Amino acid sequence: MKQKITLKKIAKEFGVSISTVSKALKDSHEISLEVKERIQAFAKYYHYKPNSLALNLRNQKTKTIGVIIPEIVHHFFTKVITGIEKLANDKGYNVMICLSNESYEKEVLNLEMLANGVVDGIIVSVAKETEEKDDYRHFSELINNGIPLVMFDRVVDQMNCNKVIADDKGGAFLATEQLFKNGCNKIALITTPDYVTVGRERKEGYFKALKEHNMAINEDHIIEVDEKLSIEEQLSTLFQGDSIPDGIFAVNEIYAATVMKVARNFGFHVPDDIEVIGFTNGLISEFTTPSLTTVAQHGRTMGQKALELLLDEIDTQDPEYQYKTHLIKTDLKIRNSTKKVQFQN
Amino acid sequence: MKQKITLKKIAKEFGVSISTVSKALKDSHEISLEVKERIQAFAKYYHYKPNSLALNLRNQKTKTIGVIIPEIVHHFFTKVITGIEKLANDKGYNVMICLSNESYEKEVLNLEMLANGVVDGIIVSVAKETEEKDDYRHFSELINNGIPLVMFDRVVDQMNCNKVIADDKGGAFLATEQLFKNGCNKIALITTPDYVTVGRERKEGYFKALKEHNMAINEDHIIEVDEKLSIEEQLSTLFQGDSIPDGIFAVNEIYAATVMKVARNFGFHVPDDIEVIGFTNGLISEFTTPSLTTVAQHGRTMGQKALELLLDEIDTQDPEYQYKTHLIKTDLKIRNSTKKVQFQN
DNA sequence: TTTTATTACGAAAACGTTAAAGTGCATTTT
DNA sequence: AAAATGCACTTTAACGTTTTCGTAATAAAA
Repeated sequence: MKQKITLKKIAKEFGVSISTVSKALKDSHEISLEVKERIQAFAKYYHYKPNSLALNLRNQKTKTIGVIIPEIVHHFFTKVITGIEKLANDKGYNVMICLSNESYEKEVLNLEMLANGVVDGIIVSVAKETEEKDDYRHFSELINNGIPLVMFDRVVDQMNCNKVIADDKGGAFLATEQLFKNGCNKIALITTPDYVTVGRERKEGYFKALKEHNMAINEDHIIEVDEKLSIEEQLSTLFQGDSIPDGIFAVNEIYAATVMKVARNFGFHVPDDIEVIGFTNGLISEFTTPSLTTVAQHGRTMGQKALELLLDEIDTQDPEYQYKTHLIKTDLKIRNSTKKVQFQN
Repeated sequence: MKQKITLKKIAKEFGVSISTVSKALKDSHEISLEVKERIQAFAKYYHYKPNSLALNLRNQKTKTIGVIIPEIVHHFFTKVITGIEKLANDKGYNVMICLSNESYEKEVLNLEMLANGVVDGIIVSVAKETEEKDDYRHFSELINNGIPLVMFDRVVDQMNCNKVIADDKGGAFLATEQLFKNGCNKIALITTPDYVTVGRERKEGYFKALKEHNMAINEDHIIEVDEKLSIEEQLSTLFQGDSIPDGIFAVNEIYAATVMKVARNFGFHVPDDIEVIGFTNGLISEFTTPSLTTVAQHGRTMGQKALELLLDEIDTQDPEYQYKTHLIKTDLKIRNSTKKVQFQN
C-alpha cells in the first residue's frame, strides 16, 4: 500500500520545517519564491492533499452535515435528500445520512453519534416512535450543546430551532376543496393515528374544508390506519356501510393507491363513482390506473431550504439569532383519479 | 453554548494529569481505586464522551464507511442502503452516503473526498457516465492507495476488488423462460444502451432463453431506450409493426410499467394479449394495473453482502487476501401481468 | 541495610495540520 | 553608528486522545 504523503514527509524531503511546507503550499509571502515553487511542484506531483481528519480536529469542524430520516425507502425523503445533497455540494459540505427506522432509540443513538464532533449541524425528521413517546429531550440537549439543528416535515412545535414544514393543512384543504368542487359531497379521509404530526395537520385541513361547506364530520368516513394490521381490510369498511363515499382524500400515496384497489374490488369505478386524491407526489401515483391526483409536497425544495437554514445558523455570529419556521407551499397535481372539471369558476 | 467536556478539563478539575484521567476512564489498573471512582463519577455526571475527531486522527480510522450511489430516488438503491445501514449499525460503523447523480465528475470528486481519510472503506455502484466513458482510473488509484473498495450491481469487471452482483443474466433468463412457458413466442426486450453493464447482462439472459427455444433474434423486438427522449414514443414502435409481441421483458420497472400503459393505449390487454415482466422489485410493481410480475433483485441482501465483504477486507491482516465476486440470486415474483399457468410441468 | 518490586501517577510522543510568535541575518533609516 | 525594518525561515502551541516510558514513594525481599 502506497503511504499517504504528509507535510512532514515533504519537509524531510526538502530539509525544511513543516510549517515552511504548510506556508509554501498556501502560497504565503513569508516563503521565498524559489522554495515555494519547488515545494508546490513536489506536492502536486505526489497529489498532496491535507488530511481531513487533522483539519477537522484543528478547525473543530468537519464541513459535514448530518441528516436523520425515519426511512430511506420512501420517495419523499429521498427527494428531500436530493435537495440537501445538491446544495451541500455547492457549498462544499458533505452529507452523512442516518436512518432512525422510525425508532426512538436509534434516533437517540444517531443523534449522540453525530453530536460528538462528527458533523457541524443536523437536519432531522422525527421518528414516529418518538412522536408517540412524546419525548424530545435528546433534541433539547443537542440545542443546549450549541449544535445547529433543523427539523423538517415531522417537526416538534415547542422545539427552539429552525423548522421547515410543508403546508400540510393547506394542501389537505386544497385537496378536499377540489373534491367538493368536482361535485363530491360524501368525502372520506384516510389518515394516520393522531400522534403523527403531519397526519394531524392534514386532517385539520380536511376538517376546515368540511366546515366551509357546512358539512358535519362523519366518523364512519374517517379511517385511522393502523399499519400493524392489514391496510386493505381496514379500508374495506368504507365500502360496506350504507353511506359509501363519493370522494376520498388519503394522507399519503400508499393509502390512496390501496384504496383505489379496494374500491375496484368492490366494483366501484375511479373516478366515475369515487374520486381519490392522495398526498405526496411519489413515483407510484403516475403508474396506478387511473393515475393518482395528489398534493405535491416539493421535497427537494424542502431539503434545500432546510440546509439553507442550517448553514445560516452555522455561519451566523449573531447572538440574537432568531429561529424561523419556513412553510413550503403545496399544490395539486391533477391526474386521472379525479374528474376533469368542465366549468371552473 | 455549553462547552464540551474534555480530558483536559477533567484533569484540571482534579488537579491530575490528562493521562491519569484517560487511564481512569479506561479503568486501568495503574490508577488507584479511589481516584478512578471519583473521576468516573465526574465524567458520567457531565456525560463525557471521547471526541470522535481526536480519536479518528489518533487511530487513523473513522469507523465510517462511504457509499457512492448514482441516484437515491431509486427503490433498488435505497434497499441496498437499508441493507448496508443495518449491518453497519450492528458492527458499530457509520455510513456516509454520496450521490454521483450518474455523473463521472461527481463520482471522482466523491471518491477523492472519501479517500482523504474520511472513511475506512468504500462501497460503490458505478455511474452511467463513467461506464460510458469507460474510464476507471479513479478506482484503480483508490485501490493502489490501499483503501478497501467493494463494487456492487454496476461493477467493473477488470477491477481488482470485491464485487457483489445480482444474477442479472440468470434473472433475465428466468423471466424470458417464464414468458415462453406461458405460451408467448414473440417476446420483445426493452433495455438500456449497451454500456450499462446490467442492461447488457440482462440482454444476455434474454438471448440465452431465445436460443434454447431456437428462436431467432428479431431486431424489431429489441428497444434500446434513450432516456433523453420520450420513453413512451420509443416504446410505441413495438405496437405498430406487423409483428406485434405477445410477451415483453423489460430490464427495469419503469420501462415495464410504461410499456403496459402504452400497450393499453394501443388497445391491447395485459396479460391476455401481451404478458409483461419487469426487473427490480420496486414499489411501483405492486400498484400498477395489472400488478407487475418482476424479477426480484434482493437489494437488501446485496447491500449486506457488500458491507460484509468490505469489513472483511478492512479487518484482514492477510497479505494474500483474495478478492471475491459474490452473486446474489434473483427470482421471479409472479403478479398479474403474466397469465396464471394452469398446468406447470 | 541494601536491593528489588509494586503502586500510582506524570511526562512526552504521536496522529497531521495551522498560525502566532520568535530568530538570525541583511538592509535601510535616522 | 545605532536603531528600525524586512526577509525567510523555525519554534511552539494548539486541537483531544491514547500509550509508552519514566519516576517518585513505599513495601517487600535479600
